Amino acid sequence: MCSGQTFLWDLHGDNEKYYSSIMYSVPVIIRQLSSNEIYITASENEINGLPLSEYFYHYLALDIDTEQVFPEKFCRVYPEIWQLLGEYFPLRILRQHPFETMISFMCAQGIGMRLIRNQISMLRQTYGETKSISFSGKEIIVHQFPSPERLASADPIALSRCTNNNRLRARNIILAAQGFADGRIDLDYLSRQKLPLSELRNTLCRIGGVGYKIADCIALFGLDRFDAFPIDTHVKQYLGKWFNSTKALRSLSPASYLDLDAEARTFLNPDLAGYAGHILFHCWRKEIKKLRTF
DNA sequence: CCCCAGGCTTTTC
DNA sequence: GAAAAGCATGGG
Repeated sequence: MCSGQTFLWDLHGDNEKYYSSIMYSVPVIIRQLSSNEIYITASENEINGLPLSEYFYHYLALDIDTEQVFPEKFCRVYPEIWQLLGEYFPLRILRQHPFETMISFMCAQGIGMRLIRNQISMLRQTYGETKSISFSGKEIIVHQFPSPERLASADPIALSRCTNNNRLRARNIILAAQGFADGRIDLDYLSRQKLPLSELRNTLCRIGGVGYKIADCIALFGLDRFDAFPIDTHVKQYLGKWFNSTKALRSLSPASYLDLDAEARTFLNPDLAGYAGHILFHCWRKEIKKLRTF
């Protein structure tokens, strides 16, 4: 919940599973009570100016019926995939904070998800404010995601310790944070513009360390754009194996990225291609690649 | 030792 | 222009 971009509802609702995080400076604990109930504890009545129920309805994207994400004929055209997707429909894409989303995905380049989460966790612990949450009679310490101002003033060498020792990544994160802090990069404004996807993507790509894939991730997870369809190594693989895309056999380049993006929209609902793609992504990772990380 | 992981930047043809 | 090398580390 802290650094992941998804939340898979536990269909069995078996245990004391809970997540703690800080959202817009408010410490929060989300606990799943059953297969269709969650319990939310927060230290404030409002988050980002919204009542808790309203905030989390939006945060968990409960306005999206995930079974309606795919085109109606998808289940007939791809029955074997539809079968596999069965238990992945409770998957929620979270509408996360734009800055946190941007920095998090800038850490996700050609390395494993565990390493990516380690980086984000170190960023929180090194540069984020700590807060405590009272839960079941005990205090839980949670590290807030660092502010743009804090990262903007960080030392590149020191910060690179949080970015897998990659100094170029550390420098790009600091520059992006500076842009955010002084207003040159205004993702909230960009989101309100409701630009065509290609235009939004090109704008995001002006940020150093952000290419097509990460731009699409920022749009999908942080800018309320469920039409954005990030293509990473896993997506490329399932496009080839599941949808017989010959374009997916080529290595990913800017040109082939755009080709694959256009092709995917022919069998996915273009307005929700990213949401559908994310369900496919996790199904592919777990069912086919047997990866456990979620 | 190899290749692969939620890729992007720089260099080289 | 497009392709290849460099970045960095952990795991199979």
